[in-house]
Amino acid sequence: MPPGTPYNSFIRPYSIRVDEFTNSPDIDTVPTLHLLSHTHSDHITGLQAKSFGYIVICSHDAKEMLLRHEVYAERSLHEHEYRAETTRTYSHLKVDPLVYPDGSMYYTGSRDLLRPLALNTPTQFELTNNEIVTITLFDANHCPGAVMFLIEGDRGAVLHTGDFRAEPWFLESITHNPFLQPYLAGDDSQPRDPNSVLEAIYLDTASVMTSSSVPTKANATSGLIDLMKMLPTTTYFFINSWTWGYEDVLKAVSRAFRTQIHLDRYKHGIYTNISDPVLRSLGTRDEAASRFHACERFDRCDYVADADPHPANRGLSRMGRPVVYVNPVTMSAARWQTYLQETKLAIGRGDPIKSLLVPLSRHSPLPELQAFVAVLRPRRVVPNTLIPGLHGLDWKGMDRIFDPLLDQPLLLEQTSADLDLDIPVDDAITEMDTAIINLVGGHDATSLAEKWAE
DNA sequence: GCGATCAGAT
DNA sequence: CACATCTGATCGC
Repeated sequence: MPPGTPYNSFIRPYSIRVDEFTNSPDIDTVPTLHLLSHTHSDHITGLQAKSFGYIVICSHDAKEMLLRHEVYAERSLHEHEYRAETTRTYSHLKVDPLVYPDGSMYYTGSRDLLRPLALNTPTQFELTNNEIVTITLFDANHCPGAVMFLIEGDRGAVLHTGDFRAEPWFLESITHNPFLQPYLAGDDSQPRDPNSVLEAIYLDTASVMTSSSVPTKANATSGLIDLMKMLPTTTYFFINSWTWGYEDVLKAVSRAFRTQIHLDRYKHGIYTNISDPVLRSLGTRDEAASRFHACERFDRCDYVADADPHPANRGLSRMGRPVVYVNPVTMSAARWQTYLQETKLAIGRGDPIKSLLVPLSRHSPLPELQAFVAVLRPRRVVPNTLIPGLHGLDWKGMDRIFDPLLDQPLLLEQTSADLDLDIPVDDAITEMDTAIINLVGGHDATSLAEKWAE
């Protein structure tokens, strides 16, 4: 995780570190176990170091994606045949033994550091000094291979969400998961067993500042399909899936139009080697086989690449075909309804359509986070991400937001007096917003943070 | 010198 | 658009 992650990315009280593989800040806090939630680049810092030599626990799909990881520059060199073999950034994490012609193996230097676990399968690990923890992986609804971690041991149970999207169906699945059911808050009719209360939830707070609800993924993709179906059947589409996590768009398009989708070599290689059977079969390498393209973003195939910039070619590909770009965005549920209405009218009028938006959020906004915490009522909530410039102000705000949803709320007062601000503050959201406004407005966040820390 | 880390822009 | 990614500057052995 980037700078600003609480506790240097450790899951207290365990010496387990998540999504950060750089050297520990001091020798006494060397992680006894490394966890990787998913392979987005801000979650794998330090793994590129050739000197990294620890076991890393992750999903099977994350292992596959990491070992096949190629940065764009390398993909580009390969595609233009300046380089026969592509350089896989993390190939040093798995080095096979050398096999001699007589079948004997030479092991020195060989290794296989990524330890994949199946989902929903509790597995025991021994930390140093004989401490045993049980680790269980759950799908996180964020991108292929992305998981949440449940860590259970003598120091209590902790749930680390990694990056996740806790939309309603996901929350429903949580409440039916046999490995998480012991930690559900239930109703207030009977007291909880203290051993069945999560010590902490390490929560994906990337979108905690989004206080309005956002469309479900199903809602976003079905609306997009409605719009796409209104356009002429001669239209070509470029789906700008610029990072892992927009696969729901590809799946919805593939299903609705009963077609494969043109993929670049790299994406195709990833999708055909991970566990989701729909993803495995949804792509084609044949660019002429489909009107729907998710090929290399900066090196699109001729069917969806811009033609020469003559006015006559406006909106056309090099093949002379009309192209519509599908761009994932974040958008409130309310704004999405308006956008759908307006865009349907525009298409009905015959307005030229250059692009369509699809509001596919890969992180939960505040209402979903509150609902998620409420069904578990842990003892603490720790944000997985903070904004470094706010010096902990956002953490303070989040404490106040989630306090009422804890097992035993501290009943933190939501006052503005100790902030020494003239702006009335009614709740923690406003306090966080205010902190940012003041930061941007040139005030000193450090002194503010000190004042607020009291 | 190079790799690792960071800041800033998209 | 986006909160992940790329780029170029800076740090450090």
